[in-house]
Amino acid sequence: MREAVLEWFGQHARELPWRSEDRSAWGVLVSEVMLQQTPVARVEPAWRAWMARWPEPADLAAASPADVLRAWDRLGYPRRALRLQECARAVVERHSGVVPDASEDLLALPGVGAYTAAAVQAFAFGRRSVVLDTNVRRVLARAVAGVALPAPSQTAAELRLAESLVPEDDATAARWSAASMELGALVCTARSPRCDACPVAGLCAWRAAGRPADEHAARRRTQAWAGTDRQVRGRVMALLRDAIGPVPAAAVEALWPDRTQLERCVESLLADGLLARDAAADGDEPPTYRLP
DNA sequence: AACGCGGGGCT
DNA sequence: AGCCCAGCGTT
Repeated sequence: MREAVLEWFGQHARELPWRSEDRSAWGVLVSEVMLQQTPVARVEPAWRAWMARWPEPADLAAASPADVLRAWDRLGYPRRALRLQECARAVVERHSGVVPDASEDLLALPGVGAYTAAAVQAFAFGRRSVVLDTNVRRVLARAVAGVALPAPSQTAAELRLAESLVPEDDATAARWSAASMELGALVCTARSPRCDACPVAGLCAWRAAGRPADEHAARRRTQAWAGTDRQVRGRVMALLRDAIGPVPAAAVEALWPDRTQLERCVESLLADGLLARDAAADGDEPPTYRLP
């Protein structure tokens, strides 16, 4: 399986900017944070602009959060943008501006979890690690476990399986991590897998079993979008991103009819550090809002 | 372990 | 109208 996937990767790997020869470890880390739940197609232009503006951790550390949030634009989950800046500051303060390569140090950085730490080790440093993202989980679920999709949340068994498949030497292991992810992203896709183009179709347990349906389908209902706090928060952030100066409270209140929900969302954005509120000069007037 | 957290494009 | 996306931090 590894041989076939590595061979396929040699032919079909995408040329992504964070994979180029002259990439930096910081560039890889930035890409991984942006790619946390945002598709490659939308990250690519954002990453180019971001790295041109703030090429080193120290550059991002020195930026204003408002600029960072505006540059993040509509990548989604803007708390990630704040964490990425905190991460840049931590790299500067704890590691003299150099991205660390030890798991313990990477995991201690804001916004860096098990996946991102492993990905940086593999893709920035060419080190052996266990990279287990949604793509790899799906490939292993099908090829090895013989099911349509992995369980809703990652299991210990999955991690053990993934670990057992990572090649021993650093360079091959790092390449395997990229290759197995790429197979999941391009061929072994969630919706309509292209088994006819798959290098491991011949040994795929799911295909051999006749591609049985997803057994977890009933539990997989995604959270509705319309009317959720996430939609309201998104509207508030969009208004603030596009505003030139401070935004009057009335403009924020006009975004959403449900006063209780809007207030809850504004308070949560303030708590998250995504929003700032200034009292009016005349204390009886309503406050204004801006990016922090 | 479960939940909250954006936004857009595809089927 | 769902479904999915190179997850993380909190509870």
